[in-house]
Amino acid sequence: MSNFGMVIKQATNQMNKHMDTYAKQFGLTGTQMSIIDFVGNHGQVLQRDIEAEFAIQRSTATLTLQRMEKSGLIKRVAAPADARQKAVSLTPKAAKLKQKITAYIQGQQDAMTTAFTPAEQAVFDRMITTFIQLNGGAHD
Amino acid sequence: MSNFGMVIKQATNQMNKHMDTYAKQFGLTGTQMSIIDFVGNHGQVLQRDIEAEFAIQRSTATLTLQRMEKSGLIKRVAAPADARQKAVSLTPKAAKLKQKITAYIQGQQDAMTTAFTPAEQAVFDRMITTFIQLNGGAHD
DNA sequence: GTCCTTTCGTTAGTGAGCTAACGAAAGCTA
DNA sequence: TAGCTTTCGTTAGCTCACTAACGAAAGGAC
Repeated sequence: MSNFGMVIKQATNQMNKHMDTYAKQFGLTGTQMSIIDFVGNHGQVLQRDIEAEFAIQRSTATLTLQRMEKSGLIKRVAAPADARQKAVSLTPKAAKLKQKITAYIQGQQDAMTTAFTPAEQAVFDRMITTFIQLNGGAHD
Repeated sequence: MSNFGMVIKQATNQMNKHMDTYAKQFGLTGTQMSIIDFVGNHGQVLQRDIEAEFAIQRSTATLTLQRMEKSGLIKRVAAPADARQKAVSLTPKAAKLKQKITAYIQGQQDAMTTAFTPAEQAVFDRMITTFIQLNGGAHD
């Protein structure tokens, strides 16, 4: 477990496990929790907004949202302004879980922000941004 | 793309893409490159050593190594000392790629270590370790 | 020596990421 | 208006994570 890449990958795997474990009580996955939080915070979003927010490919969004639709968490309808786009919104079933989900996500975030100074967080931010760019990521 | 978790996840996805793209010229995946590097550095390892090194589950190791065996990259034989264990070693085909793979991995690592001071790297290390522990990871 | 527990690996099933190829709608250009 | 090009989403097929349940080998206790 020597290099940056491996450690970051391990962090992601561990986080996925933790989120999935918590999400299981709602019959959800970790990713589904994140999407419910995002959609719930915006009321109504386009599928392409979800792709952009989570930096995932179109096909990934399609499959994940199809699963969520099938389990009655979201609705997807053609956007009135542009029939190519899909407008995504929460069902009451998902809306009911939103508060607990947001609290979980915020709690994880708070645990990090209280454990480290703003200066440390800035270092982390610069390093992870550099890492992403080194791996061909966005140049902003 | 606001919180720690999402940024770390994005970093992992981006790295996976970059590694997969590079690995493609050899007909490999990024994960397979990492395993070839590790096995090549140790000559012969047990399957359980790979699980430990990469912090993955047994079943994940089984499937990945099965694929690598099928594509002629590794050999797996029952360990003489303990018939339950599998001893993993590189085939000549994989050994031939080892040097370029190691150079790629080392290059990525060097790019990070030269871009940041040891103090900065120490901050990063503490933060990522804290993050892993927060998500139920190992307590060392 | 016989049973019980632990360890190691496999199988089955699911989720989430990717690329590549494709269809349909919108937009642009002439 | 007719025909390209771009954009958005879907499908198919792959890899790599995970959990859960299982079999086989080794080790220990008696």
